Amino acid sequence: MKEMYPKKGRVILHVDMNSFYASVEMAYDPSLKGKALAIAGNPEERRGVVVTCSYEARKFGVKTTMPVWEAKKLCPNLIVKRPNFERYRTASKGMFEILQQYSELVEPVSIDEGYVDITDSYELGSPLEIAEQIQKQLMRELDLPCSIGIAPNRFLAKTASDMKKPLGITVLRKRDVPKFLWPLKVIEMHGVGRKTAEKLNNIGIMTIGDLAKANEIQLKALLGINGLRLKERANGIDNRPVDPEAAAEFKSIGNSTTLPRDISNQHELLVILEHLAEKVYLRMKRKKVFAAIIGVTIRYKDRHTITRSKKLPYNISSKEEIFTESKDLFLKNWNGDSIRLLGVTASDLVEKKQAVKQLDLFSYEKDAAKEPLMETLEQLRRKYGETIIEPAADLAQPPQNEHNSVSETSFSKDFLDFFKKE
DNA sequence: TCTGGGGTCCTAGGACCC
DNA sequence: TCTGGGGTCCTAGGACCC
Repeated sequence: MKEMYPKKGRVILHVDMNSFYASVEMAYDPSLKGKALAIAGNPEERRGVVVTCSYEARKFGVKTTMPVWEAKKLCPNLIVKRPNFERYRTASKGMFEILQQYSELVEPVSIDEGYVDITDSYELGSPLEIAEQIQKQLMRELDLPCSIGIAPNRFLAKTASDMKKPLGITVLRKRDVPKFLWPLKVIEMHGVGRKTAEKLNNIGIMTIGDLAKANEIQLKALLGINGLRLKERANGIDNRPVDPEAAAEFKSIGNSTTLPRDISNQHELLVILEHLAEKVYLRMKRKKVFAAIIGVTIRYKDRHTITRSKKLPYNISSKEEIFTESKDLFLKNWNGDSIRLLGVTASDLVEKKQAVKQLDLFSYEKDAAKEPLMETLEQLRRKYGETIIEPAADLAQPPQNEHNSVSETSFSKDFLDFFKKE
C-alpha cells in the first residue's frame, strides 16, 4: 500500500513558525506587538525559564531556557507571560489546516513546525509561489509569521527554513550544499548537539564540509550508524518520506515536574508521585491506550538523574495500577537523598481496541463459539475494571474496515490528540 | 538565584534460547 | 581439556530536538 517515494524530483517544504508562543500571544493581544515579550513558567519559582521570546527580546540577548531573573537583568522592560497551551494548540490546529490545503502529505513534527511534500501540487504554482501563498495565508488568517524552507528533501528544507528568520523563504538545492552548508561549523547542523560536535572536533572534523568528506569507518566507530547518517546529510542526501501518520502514533506518555524545593520526605514525594501517575492516567484514558511499561525518573539535588522502568506481563491503564507500579519502582530505587524532579512515564503503548481485538482473535482460534468470547470479556473486565467500554458487538467484528478508516477520519482525531498535552 | 517539560531514537550489556 | 554464533527481549542511560 505504501509506495516508496522517488528519490529524485521531490519538493519538500519545511514550515517553521517564528517564536510561536510569543507570536500567538501578540495575535491574541495586538498591544503586545513590537514589545519585548517572553513566555515563561512561573517566574516566582525556580522553574521560571524562558520558553519562547519575541525578536525584540532577543535583541537584548534573551534566549530560550534562560532563567527569568537573568532575562530581566538583560532586558528590564521584558514582559513575561505564563504559557497558555490551549491557545497555542488552537493556533497550531489552524496552521496545519492551512498547510493541508496545499497537499495531503503534511507531517507535523511539533506544535509549531511541519513538513509538506508539494511534489504533486504543481497545479497550484511553482514551489516558491506556493511557499509565498502559505506564508501570506498564515499571516492573513492567523496573524502568525513563519519561515519556510524549500528543498528536495527534509534535511535541506529544515536547514533552509532556519536561514532567514523571521518571515523568510529560502530555497536550498543540492548543488548549493558545498557553497552554503560546508563552511558552517558542525554544531550548526540539525542532529549535531554539543556532545557530538565535541567528538567530531576531537578528530579534526570542524565544519560540515569536513564531515561530508570524513572517513566512514572512523565515523562509524565514533558515532555508530548515526555518524554515517550525518555524513549523508552533510552531502545533502536524505530519503526520509514525509509521513502524515508519523505524528499520530505516540510511543510514550509521561509527566514530570521540578519540585518547588528539594524534597526528601517520603510521604510528600509519594503524594507528588501519585499526582503524576494520575496525570499520566488521564492522558492515557483520553488517548484510549494501554501501557506495558511503566517508568519513573528521579533527579537528585545535584541534578544526577536516574530512570528505572519495568515491563509488565500485561497491559495496564487504571490509575491504581500506574501508581502502584511507579511507587514500587520509586521505593526500590530511591537512595533517600533530596529530590529535585520526579517523573512517571508509560510506554509500549497499545490502542485499547487493538488490545481487545488481540485477545478476541485468540479466543476465536480456540473456539468460535460465543462462550469463550464472553469469558474473554469477563477476563478483561476483571483486569481493567471500568475501562472496558466496547460493546460485545464491536468485539465480534472482524477488523475489515481498518484500511479505509485510517486515512482521513482517524487522522484528524489523532491529530488533535497530538497537541492535547497538558 | 543555574538550567522546564514533553518527547524520539540509539547503544550496550546481560539473560535466555536454539 | 573451559567455551560457537545468532537472535530477541529487557533495562539503563545518553544524545538530541522543540
